[in-house]
Amino acid sequence: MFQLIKQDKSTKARLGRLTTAHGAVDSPFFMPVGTNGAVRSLSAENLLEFDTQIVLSNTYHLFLRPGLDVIGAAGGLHKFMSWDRPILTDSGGYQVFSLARLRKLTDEGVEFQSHHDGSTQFFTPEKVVDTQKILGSDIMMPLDECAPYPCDRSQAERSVLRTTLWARRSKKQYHAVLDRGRMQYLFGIVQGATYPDLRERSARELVGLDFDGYAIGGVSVGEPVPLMFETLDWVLPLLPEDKPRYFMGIGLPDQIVKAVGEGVDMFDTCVPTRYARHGSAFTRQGRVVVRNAQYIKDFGPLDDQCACRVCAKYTRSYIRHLFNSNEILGLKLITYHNVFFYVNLMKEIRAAIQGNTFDQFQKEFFGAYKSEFAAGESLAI
RNA sequence: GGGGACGUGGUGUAGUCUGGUUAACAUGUCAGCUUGUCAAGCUGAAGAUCGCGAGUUCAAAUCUCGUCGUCCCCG
Repeated sequence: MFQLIKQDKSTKARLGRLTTAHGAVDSPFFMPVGTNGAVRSLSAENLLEFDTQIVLSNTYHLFLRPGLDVIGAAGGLHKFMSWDRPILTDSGGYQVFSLARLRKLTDEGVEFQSHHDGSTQFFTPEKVVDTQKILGSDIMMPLDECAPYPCDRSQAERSVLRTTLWARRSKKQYHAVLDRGRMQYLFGIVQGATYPDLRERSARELVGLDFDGYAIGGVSVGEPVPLMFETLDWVLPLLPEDKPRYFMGIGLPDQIVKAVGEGVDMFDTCVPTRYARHGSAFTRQGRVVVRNAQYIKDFGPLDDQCACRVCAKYTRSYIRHLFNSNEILGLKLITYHNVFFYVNLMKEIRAAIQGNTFDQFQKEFFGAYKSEFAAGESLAI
């Protein structure tokens, strides 16, 4: 269950605790993305070193490889990946939208071609719930239809209708197959593209179905950042206060700090890991592209305010060299730092909310952090 | 001493025979992109007076002569 521990007085930030079969998670929290059952280049021990509370994995990818027979035989995803803390699995709705070659999307489900071998696959809401039951994830996400950007109104409306239909079927299947006494949560995913009334409709319909938490999906699909935040204004007021809110796929560090202040509890994004592999480290001053030539002889740490193991030991110069030489250690070191940065940022956010200083925390953060957006898209409040 | 092959961005090559726009490709370098994952991707930029000199020609990386350099073979 989710327990709302504290509501910040000067912002809409919330402090909470989500209790799962694999332990409790303090919110607001960030879930490092481990699509294939691994946060790229990091071991479970690495993640525990800085007290990562929960990771995200992916139904679609794991279903295709290694397959349910393997993970089932392993005793579930936790055992398979040697991770005994909570796991949220995404449904694959986003992958059908972004990755697989779509062949047919109907109310029944989605037929698509595997991006591995081209084989034809068919996903239904029921099958996605069944799959996640076998994976044993602590939080399951239902199959949804992620609308693109831009998206005309009729298409956005269709995706809302279908997402609600699928949510209802997911919920039904969930109750039909759920083991007694085994705690697995099922969330609803709000769609509606950039149409306020469709977002509102989606939120109301899903709340009516009573999920364990609510995600705002169909965001960060190419829309301007201010529009992405407007979606929160439309949706969050309609969600029950005693359920966690999950901003799917978000975001850059300053976006997370802002969204927490709007009342979001959960985040995930591949940004810290992917940006790391492409040579970028996050710091409290903003993003540092360590790969760049200006760091050739920079013998300071990635982030001089960081307490991580990498910053204690390795220099920008060395990491740049590793990166430049295509040494896998370079990716690993930046990834470690970046995930630490995100996890630690959330820890500081929670401490600030706890200490009634979150509004001050936001001001200081935005004051120091060089935003990646144009002036017109400033996140400062 | 004689004979032969080759000199084109940092590196490796294509183009030369059959002269014709701003000399191409790979890699490297430099930078940008990245938001419910695409490590080994995507986009862009810089970088060569085609070893040097002369000649032929409307026009030379390309043909001719000379010269320098590297490598190979023979003595």
